[in-house]
Amino acid sequence: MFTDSPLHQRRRPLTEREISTIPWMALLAEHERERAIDDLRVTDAAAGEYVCRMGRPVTYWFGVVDGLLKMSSDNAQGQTMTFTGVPPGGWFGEGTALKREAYRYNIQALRKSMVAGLHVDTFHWLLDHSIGFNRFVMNQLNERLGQFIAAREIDRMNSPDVRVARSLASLFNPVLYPGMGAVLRITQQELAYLVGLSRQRVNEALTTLAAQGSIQIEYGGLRVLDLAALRSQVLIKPAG
DNA sequence: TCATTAAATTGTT
DNA sequence: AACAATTTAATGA
Repeated sequence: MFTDSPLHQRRRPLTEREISTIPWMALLAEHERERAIDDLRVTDAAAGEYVCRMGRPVTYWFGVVDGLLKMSSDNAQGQTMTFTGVPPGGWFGEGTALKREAYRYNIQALRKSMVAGLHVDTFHWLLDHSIGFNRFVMNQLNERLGQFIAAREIDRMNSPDVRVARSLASLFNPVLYPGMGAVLRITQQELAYLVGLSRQRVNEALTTLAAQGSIQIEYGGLRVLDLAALRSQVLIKPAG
């Protein structure tokens, strides 16, 4: 996006506060950190705006500083499949950045968000020089693999309540999204886009989960009271 | 700071 | 999809 959209003009260096939200910064040595910070840029993405599109060449490795993004892909039939949401603290695109391929999915802002970008060349330089960075990326890849496998499970269940619960739980993954508190700022409409259900159905599911005591619904967001309960929502297979 | 108004979000049909 | 009710954000005195 930084190179082929109006976002290119709006990017700027990060503030100290924004840098402190980047989970892998603490793993770098001083000179590595300097180089990373020197290259890092952030930009605003308006609601609905694409951060990157399928097929475009990889220029940056992305991280969410603020807001909420949606990772999805379009199949041959033109249908859209949502993989996951990316909350603040989440970094993505390392798989494609590693291979310097084109993006394999779309990243779209669900609401006004702030996105950081590290140039692929710097990404590779860090891989070549920092063990801590390698550890982070490896951990990240492994954790995302687990998340995607879980996402396949979620897609195959047709109980909306369970889908909402498990999708919510995946947003609270402590490895992929460290620093997530108990509260998640997400509207029911945004969650609906993420899970692929109607807002009404999401509202109903959230009410059920709140009644179970797993979450607490708040205006413009929700509070997780029992993450384990969200994760362990059981599949209820229909008869036949 | 408070009151008023507009906008966003939720709950319900 | 539409509507009413509720909550927050913005405005200006």
